[in-house]
Amino acid sequence: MTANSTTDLLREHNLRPTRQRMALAALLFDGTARHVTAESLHDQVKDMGITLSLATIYNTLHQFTNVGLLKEIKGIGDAKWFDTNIDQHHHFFDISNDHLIDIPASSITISHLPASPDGKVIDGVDVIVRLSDKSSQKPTGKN
Amino acid sequence: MTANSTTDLLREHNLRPTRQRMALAALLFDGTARHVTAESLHDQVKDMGITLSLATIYNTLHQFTNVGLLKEIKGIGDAKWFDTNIDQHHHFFDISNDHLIDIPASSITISHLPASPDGKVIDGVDVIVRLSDKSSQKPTGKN
DNA sequence: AACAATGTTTAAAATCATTCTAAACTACTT
DNA sequence: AAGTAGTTTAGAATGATTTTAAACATTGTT
Repeated sequence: MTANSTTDLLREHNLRPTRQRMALAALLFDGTARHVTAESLHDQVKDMGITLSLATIYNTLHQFTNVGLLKEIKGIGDAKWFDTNIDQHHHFFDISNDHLIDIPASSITISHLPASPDGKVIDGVDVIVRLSDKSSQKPTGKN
Repeated sequence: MTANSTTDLLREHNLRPTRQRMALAALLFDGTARHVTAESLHDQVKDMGITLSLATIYNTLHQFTNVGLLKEIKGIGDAKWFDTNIDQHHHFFDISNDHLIDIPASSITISHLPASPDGKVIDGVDVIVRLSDKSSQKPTGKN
């Protein structure tokens, strides 16, 4: 992503193209699917020689999420994850190395979902498929 | 659940029937499905006039989970939840009041799950169906 | 019943992820 | 260039959870 198109991307979402947001946007929106936590992103920018406060990382991740550039994923490990894939989709979560892999919504079929309780509507469905190494299978089939 | 069967339950799982564990087990394992966080359980026992340190609640919830009496649920709100339903199952999560409702695994059909990456096996599948009030529907259908 | 050995509970401190605060700073408009 | 409104930041605060180390309770043995 060029500096120019990053500027445009931010402006289109009413975010001033500050040095910090430019760096993070360039890093995140390169067209590939990225899954980051605030900490992992902080480490990544640090490795690039850029210094950003952790508070700014949090602020920016939330702003990007609010304008629809990122999606927040909960229930993975102990921290919140942010996903550059903003389409409705699901995840493989590899518990052996904390890695996430997207599963397009279209490649899972969920049927026979029970009716919602009275007065409630379904806001969304999240599926997390936990993966582990073949070698480290649990002794019992139960889960 | 009688005091005696609570004692037995704990002993069967190699847990000494201490005053604290008896109180928590009696509260949790009454045969109904319960969803608790450490804090909510702490409040519940406090209301019963029993004083238990929060550390003990955490210890006990983890011990019960380790011996298979409880199941941990992640990805719901900010705290860890524990579920007395230890069968493989899924959840409705009502975001308007942080309420959980069990969905038996058998009442959801998931098909066409993509193949696991090489060397990995599926450890489990968690489905969370988020519910909101009919009145507070999001303006866009997107999620 | 008393004893030791081991397991358990506890308050308090520590940790970890995250949010808040208020002051310093930067981008945009005029 | 100046003003204003938005942004960043360090550091404090918060909330959930874990750790620590000392006090305490339960169990098996005498």
